[in-house]
Amino acid sequence: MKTTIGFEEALRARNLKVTPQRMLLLGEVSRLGHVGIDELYEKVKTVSPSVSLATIYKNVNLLVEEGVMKEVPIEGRKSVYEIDRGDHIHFVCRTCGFVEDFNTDSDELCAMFTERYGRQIDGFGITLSGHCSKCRQ
Amino acid sequence: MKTTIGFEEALRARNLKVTPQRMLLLGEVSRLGHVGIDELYEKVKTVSPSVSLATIYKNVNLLVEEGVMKEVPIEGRKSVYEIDRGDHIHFVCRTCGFVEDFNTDSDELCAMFTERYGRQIDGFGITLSGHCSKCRQ
DNA sequence: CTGGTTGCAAAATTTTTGCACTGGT
DNA sequence: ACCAGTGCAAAAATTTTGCAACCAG
Repeated sequence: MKTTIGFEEALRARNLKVTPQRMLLLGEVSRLGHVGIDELYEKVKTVSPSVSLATIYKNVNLLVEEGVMKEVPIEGRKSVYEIDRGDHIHFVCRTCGFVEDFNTDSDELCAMFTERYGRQIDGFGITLSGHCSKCRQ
Repeated sequence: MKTTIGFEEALRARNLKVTPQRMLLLGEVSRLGHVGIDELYEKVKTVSPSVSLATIYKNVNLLVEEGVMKEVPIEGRKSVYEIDRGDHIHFVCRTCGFVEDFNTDSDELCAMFTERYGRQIDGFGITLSGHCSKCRQ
């Protein structure tokens, strides 16, 4: 589990200032796992009501560009965001939209796809779908 | 290659009327392969300038719901749309965003993922990334 | 101090909607 | 002739931007 200290380091390493808004935002994304802009804004506001939506947008865009967070685009829904911890793919529940991480080995998968399609593959986004335990029954 | 007749049948099979706007829209999506809303609107307008953006939106949403077209969400870009021909995954050029189809066997891949992760997988979205021939050099 | 960051409000962009009219069946 | 589909304009929703004040380093 990534700690709050880890985020401070990540910010400093990129010459970004460690502000309360950023730490709160990163903490919520980390805690929730995957979260859309609206939900993130709501959660952040419950802790610190003065934080503005503009700050959420500015920071999400910035942190995605800087590689601290990652956008997870989903068919038929709005994108959600996560802390970039690398090497995993996503499982989305067809019914409720809940997103889970599945561990994977990126290099292995890239190699597999590169061989299978005869083209150099250096990245991928994989979103599997099915039903989560709650919606399965 | 899918013909214009194929689209008429697809529409009639769903009790949707065969209008010039729809045929033009489907024709452009088919011809271009993968296209965003804006580009689609521009292309359609060059052929038939009276078509409205609202009609583009209404039809794209409708045709995606009806399974005639498919949304292809892409990290860091806006979604593009394609004719739903099933059984393929996407390759997106990191540099120019060009989207290519790679043929695949959906059932085989679902089975592979189901086994690998121990969860029933009944669909997936896979977007590989690398560089297209033009941007590679 | 000082430049990056924030909050607010306004602006820009994107998407949806209401409604009268048109046109496919 | 009926009603889905269209175009237009307005509205709603989403995202970006400008700027003065603020605060982390």
